[in-house]
Amino acid sequence: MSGAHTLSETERQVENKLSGMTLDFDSMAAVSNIFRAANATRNYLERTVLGPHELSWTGFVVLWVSWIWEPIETRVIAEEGGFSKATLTGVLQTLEGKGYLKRDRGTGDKRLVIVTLTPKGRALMKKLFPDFNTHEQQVLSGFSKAEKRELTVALRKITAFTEAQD
Amino acid sequence: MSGAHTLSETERQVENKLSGMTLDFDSMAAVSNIFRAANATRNYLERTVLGPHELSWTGFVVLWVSWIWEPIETRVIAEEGGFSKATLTGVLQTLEGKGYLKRDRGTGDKRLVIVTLTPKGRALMKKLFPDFNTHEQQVLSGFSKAEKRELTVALRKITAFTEAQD
DNA sequence: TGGAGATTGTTTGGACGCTAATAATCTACA
DNA sequence: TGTAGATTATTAGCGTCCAAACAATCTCCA
Repeated sequence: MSGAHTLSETERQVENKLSGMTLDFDSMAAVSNIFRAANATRNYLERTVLGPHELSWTGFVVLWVSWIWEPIETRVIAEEGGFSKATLTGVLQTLEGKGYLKRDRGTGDKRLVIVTLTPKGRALMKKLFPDFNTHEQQVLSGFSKAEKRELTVALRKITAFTEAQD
Repeated sequence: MSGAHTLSETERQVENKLSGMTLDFDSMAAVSNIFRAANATRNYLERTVLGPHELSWTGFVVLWVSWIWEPIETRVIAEEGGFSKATLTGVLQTLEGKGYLKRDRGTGDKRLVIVTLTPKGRALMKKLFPDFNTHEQQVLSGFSKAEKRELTVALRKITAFTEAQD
């Protein structure tokens, strides 16, 4: 959902396809713009901050969560990062291969795997995270402090609602 | 970035790691909540609307764009949907295999590929799209019409800014 | 004590999603 | 006219991403 046709062109064409149906175009626009904004922001941050370090988006999230909370159990990383354990296994292998972190079996519960950053990983994050935040500020440079908070509140409401449904 | 630790716990821990650094937590919260909301909404719509039809998110977007604008050139689908032509090729193969659309070489420019929905594809969208919109309304059920529009305007501003940077 | 059931991380198989390389086709201009 | 360069969709190769199946381990309770 990004470009080429304007919103009103699309609305006209949709009404053409579904004449007589009642549609909520305001909800439609809001939802589709969440995805457009998320993708555009992700691409922007990958391009400006992550790309030079050959780090993927997911890789950065895993590294960030691990850095903040280390030593940390992998199941917590998965929950905090919002992806499945299966996905995490692959990403951890990549990051461990690059020397940014290491995995150890839990001392008590031997099913658990505990992640710790290497000095190299910590050095990377100490440099990368302020850069990342600088670009986050850029993304929201057109917003006042109050507007940022309003946006956050609105997005949290959406997250809370959709996660509550099962 | 979804859950387990509260925002203030995270803030405290981050400040712990980066004492002395100036960080903009309002921008940080806004950006991370864009991704949380996008993921949660996507999961919600896949679960409630798409799942029963064994349709992926991307598959739905491709089908939706094609349905609205058919006959449509594949390069337009890619641009409208916001993914690469290479990605589109794979998705189109999947959807064609399920019998929802067909591909034909352009009559004028023979490099082009033109997509048309099958009757089965059109029937699916005629049913699916109103369902989809109903659930989009659900996602935004806590918002007034004005609030939906404010959210959309804010998200568009973010998209415009990040796409403008190269 | 011991065994059924739950939980954890990994593997497997499939679909997305990208860039770079490729083949087919078109365009422009000498 | 013809040929160099642009554009199009596809393929190849790699890294996500998931659900389901699996082996190892833990928990609980008879």
